[in-house]
Amino acid sequence: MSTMLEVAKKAGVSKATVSRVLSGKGYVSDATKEQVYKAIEEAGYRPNLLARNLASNKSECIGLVVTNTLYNGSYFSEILSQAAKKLEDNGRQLILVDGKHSAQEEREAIQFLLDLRCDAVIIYPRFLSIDEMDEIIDQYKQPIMVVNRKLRKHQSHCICCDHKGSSYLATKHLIERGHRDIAFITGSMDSPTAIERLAGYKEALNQYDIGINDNLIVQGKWTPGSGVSAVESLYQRQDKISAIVASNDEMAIGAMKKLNDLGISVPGEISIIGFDNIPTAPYLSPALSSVKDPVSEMISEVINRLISMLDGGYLSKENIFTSDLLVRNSVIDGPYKSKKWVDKH
Amino acid sequence: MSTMLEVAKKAGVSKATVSRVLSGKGYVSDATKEQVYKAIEEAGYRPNLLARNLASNKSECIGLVVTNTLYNGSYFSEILSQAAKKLEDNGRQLILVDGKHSAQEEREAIQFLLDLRCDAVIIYPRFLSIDEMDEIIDQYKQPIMVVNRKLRKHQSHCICCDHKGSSYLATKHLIERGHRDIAFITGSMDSPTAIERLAGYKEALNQYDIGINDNLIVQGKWTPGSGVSAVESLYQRQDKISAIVASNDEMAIGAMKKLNDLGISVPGEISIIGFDNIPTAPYLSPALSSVKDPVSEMISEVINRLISMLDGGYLSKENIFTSDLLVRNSVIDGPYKSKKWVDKH
DNA sequence: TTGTACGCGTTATCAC
DNA sequence: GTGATAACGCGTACAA
Repeated sequence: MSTMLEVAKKAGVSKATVSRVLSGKGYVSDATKEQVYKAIEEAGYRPNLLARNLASNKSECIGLVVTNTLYNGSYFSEILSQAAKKLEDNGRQLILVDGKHSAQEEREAIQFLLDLRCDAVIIYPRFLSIDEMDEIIDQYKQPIMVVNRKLRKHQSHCICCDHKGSSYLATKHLIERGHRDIAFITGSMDSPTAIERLAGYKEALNQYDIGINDNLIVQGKWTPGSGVSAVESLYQRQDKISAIVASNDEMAIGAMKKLNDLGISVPGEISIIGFDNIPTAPYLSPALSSVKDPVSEMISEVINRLISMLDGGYLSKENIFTSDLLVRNSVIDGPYKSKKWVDKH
Repeated sequence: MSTMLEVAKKAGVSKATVSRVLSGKGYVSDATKEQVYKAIEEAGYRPNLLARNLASNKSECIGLVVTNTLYNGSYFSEILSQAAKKLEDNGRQLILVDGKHSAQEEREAIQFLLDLRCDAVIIYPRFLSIDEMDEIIDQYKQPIMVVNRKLRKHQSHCICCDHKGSSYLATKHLIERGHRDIAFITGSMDSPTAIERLAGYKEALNQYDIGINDNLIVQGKWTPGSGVSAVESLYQRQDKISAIVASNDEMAIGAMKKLNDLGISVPGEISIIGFDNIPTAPYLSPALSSVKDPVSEMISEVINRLISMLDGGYLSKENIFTSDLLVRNSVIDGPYKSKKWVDKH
């Protein structure tokens, strides 16, 4: 790996001049410019980013932390592809690192990115509590953005959407179509999103004076397999059911599969609705309906703002957002072809 | 951000001592160790990775380049989760950067990682030709591993599987169950994988003396939507069909959906088989069968070897693999419940 | 066991 | 326009 010094010698100039040519800052005569370019070519020179970033204290790259337990889901793909697309027009690099599976490891991932002098870090948290994140934001000079959690202190550092609201809408939608015996499959209950979605379901039932039957609520773990298990539990409990709200599409698919195996037609006898609207979901209808989670809009928004501030040169952790929290409503996305409902068993 | 020097002063020692404590190399008395740790704590000190890596010329991290056009697929999740899991026990960081959508950008992504002094770079190429990659490997001192392409020159730097073979098996499987009118939906034909899968299909037909009917071969683009379009084309052509081989699961799902809409039962009237075995695929059977792509095994294998050589301290681009190319057979993964086949229309 | 001093490859601030 | 030279924060012989 040749260095700048070697290039400088080859071109018969000083390091400083080579640096000027590369950065475009400062005056260099066209003649020497020419020579420097030639020398760079000949030497096969590549600037050492470590040295550059160390000296300049920036990096032109943005870090993203996501837990690898989320890598399986289509949800994750959405986050990543959105972030990458947004950033690529901007000449900045997106660096993803693994948040692994504990709060401690998530914190380390953030620090790693910070230690690498990323211009900013975006985290889609899975284990860190909002208080811990508030604390981390306090600790560091660099801007840290949190997606999908409402922080207590640094409200301008987070962006999230209304999971409770969208779950409420989904449930309400079913109720208005005549369903009253609606089961609910939760996500992993250590996730705020899972809790919010459950709350939305309950709120809708309450509003329509439908009693909450705990037998109709089963715990899932976000995976298709846990959707299968959930339907098994429901089936054993023998309660009447005409519709199922699954806390994500993966579980909805698992539930659908199990109902099929039990000889129960979907959506003929039981309607299912999921969340997140994974790419293949639309192709599974009419069996499955899905509520779109605006995750891509959130990521998109975060990056837009981050970029505009970085480019504007006035990024600091104090003024990331002028507005406070951004909440978007979710949208019901699939057609509900089945209006009838029947007793189970 | 406090520096090592500040910590040293606070602890009343020199930088070197602090460095020794941190690295564990060299002798330090327990007493001073104690003081240093205390000072680190007090100062909230974090080592600057840029400086550390610059000085030591390593980074304890491994780079991965994948094109963001692949981020949507479940295939990508598989790659990433596998890589992350493998690396996490090892204390090394995985850094993902976007290969975007051209050979040039893929090359830049590799260079970026190299310039960041990653210990090794793994690329899952989409645009770079094998010759270009051979050339890049020549150019740099650091080890670069290529997944899913068979290189011409540096065969020890790549790992791939037998896409043609698995496609052959899938087709043969259908033939042996009595199918003769088998349609094929290709992937994007600028992808070697797509070409190989098509070749496997053709080989199976040839071997059983079934003529290749170009009307039964339609081009897809890996997406569910293109699976829908493909079935539309097939339907219009009015040829007899009893089974469809789709070059991936996403397209198989799209195809399934379209057949449903046309009132054609799957797999009652037409069997479908896909590839890659995405996480939700098993839950879509018996409608859909899928051939597992051993991508996770490939990634796993690459990382295993990389790690053992990094830890062994004898990693160089000359001796990455002792064995040459690693090819694994793919496995038929889903049950084929339907054995009957009928005419279409 | 600990400290000194130099090197890593840049950027940036001066003079010239 | 261009060239020294001091940072940047850390590793590491070598000396003490």
